Amino acid sequence: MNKQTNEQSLKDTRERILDAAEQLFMKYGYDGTSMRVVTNEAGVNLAAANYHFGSKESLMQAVLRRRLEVINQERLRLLDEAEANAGGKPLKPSVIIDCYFGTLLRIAADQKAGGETFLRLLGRTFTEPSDFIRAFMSTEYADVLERYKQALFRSLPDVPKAEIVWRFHFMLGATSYAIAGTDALHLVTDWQFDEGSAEQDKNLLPRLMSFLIGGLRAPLPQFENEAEPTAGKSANKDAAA
Amino acid sequence: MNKQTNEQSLKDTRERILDAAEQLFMKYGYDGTSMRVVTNEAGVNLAAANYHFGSKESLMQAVLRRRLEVINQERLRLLDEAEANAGGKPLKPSVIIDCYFGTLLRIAADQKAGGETFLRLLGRTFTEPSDFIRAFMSTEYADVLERYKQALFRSLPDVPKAEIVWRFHFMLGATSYAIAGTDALHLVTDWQFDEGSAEQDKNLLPRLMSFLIGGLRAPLPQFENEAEPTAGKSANKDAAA
DNA sequence: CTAGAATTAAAACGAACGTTTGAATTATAT
DNA sequence: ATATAATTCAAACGTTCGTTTTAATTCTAG
Repeated sequence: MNKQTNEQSLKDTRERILDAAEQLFMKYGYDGTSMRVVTNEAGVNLAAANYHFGSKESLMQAVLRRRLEVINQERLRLLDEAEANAGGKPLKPSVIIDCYFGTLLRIAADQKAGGETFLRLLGRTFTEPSDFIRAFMSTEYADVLERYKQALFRSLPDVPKAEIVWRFHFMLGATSYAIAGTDALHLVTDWQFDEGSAEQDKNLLPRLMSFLIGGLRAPLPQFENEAEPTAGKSANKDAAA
Repeated sequence: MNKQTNEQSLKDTRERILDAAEQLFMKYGYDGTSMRVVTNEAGVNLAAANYHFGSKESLMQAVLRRRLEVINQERLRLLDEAEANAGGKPLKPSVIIDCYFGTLLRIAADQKAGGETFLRLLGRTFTEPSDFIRAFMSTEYADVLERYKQALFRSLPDVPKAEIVWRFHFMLGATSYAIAGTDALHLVTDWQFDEGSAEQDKNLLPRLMSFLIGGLRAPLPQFENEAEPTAGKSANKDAAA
């Protein structure tokens, strides 16, 4: 066998494990997936998983990191580009939202293999019970989230920062659900799409984007306990403007 | 011991198991929680769980059913009441949303024990990997979801039903996240609330409600592939009106 | 070609899992 | 009080889990 075959078979083992793990973690969750079914699905020996990744936890992190790196790099690149084009002026909220959530959905649509699978895995990852997963996500997302938060703060200077953070959180939730579950959608509708699942994915981004921006720019809430001068209404106007 | 003690100790075993299971399922998920830690936490014998509930799956269903029954009954009651007061006219979207999502958060805030815990468990349940859990939720929610869908259809006659269903799905996601994770929120902010967690819960409902209604009534998306006559803009106006 | 490193393979490790068993205990009712 | 049912208990069932071990095999380099 030539040199290429050697390198390829080495890379194949790692990547076959990653691909199988990605699919199975998506379908059955971290706790619901055993190393044995991963290696069986990948067609490799059981010990190969621990040899290449060290542990099940590290395998999960490798699965997540492989895709998150390109997604978050693209997110930072697009935000840099948008801010450069804006020339010092604050970005429109819709542009920021599109850079963040649009990148996620577009990359998932582009990647032929594993893209949609990873998208659904990612949706579940935020609510995974295991501490180490959430801790990993937290560090993996730290810088890109900080950049986007600051961009939103500049974009909506009259909206309290706490409100922006909450609404960003709500947007994450809506997006996670949107991508995590065609299954979860069946809770809401039993009617089947005429155009098939391809239609769903193609129209999901504009649908979701409209919803997110509508939520982000909604009038500010009125809290029961707070005094309510007329200034409150002007804050509403700023947020909705 | 008197008769009350007997009945009480019987009920205590079942309810102590339910309470412990609720907490542990919330913290560690279904697969991450063993019958042994449940019964240890409840202070009962291991076999008592299988004696009273038959299996781990049935225990999970009992945990969910105990709270969902009162929440969904209240949801139907409030919708009946609102529709009776409206006298045949369609309800405002904000009223429907408040009956559905507001009930959830208010009940959770009222119940002294387990309310908030169950809320966070529920948030995770929609993305649980186990098939039987999602199947159970589907049947448990079937009628109340149908009622609310029809109410929204009547409330927004000019918005395509597919759009309403999708946006209801987005709203479920945003709400799930909002309640499932203070942890997930730490992904977005590292700043601590001055008023403590009580402040979070108290203001969560108005915050979330503003976001949801803003998203529900956002302008309709424009799909790339569809022809775009001026009628498209009027549909937007209807949705935003 | 050959020594050494990298990878794969089969087998086993102890621990934890959901569930069941059968006896001991407690409550209920005549 | 006594028989019957309901519940609790300690112990064990067989299975699966993540990981490790040790030997065989394959690749790499001098």
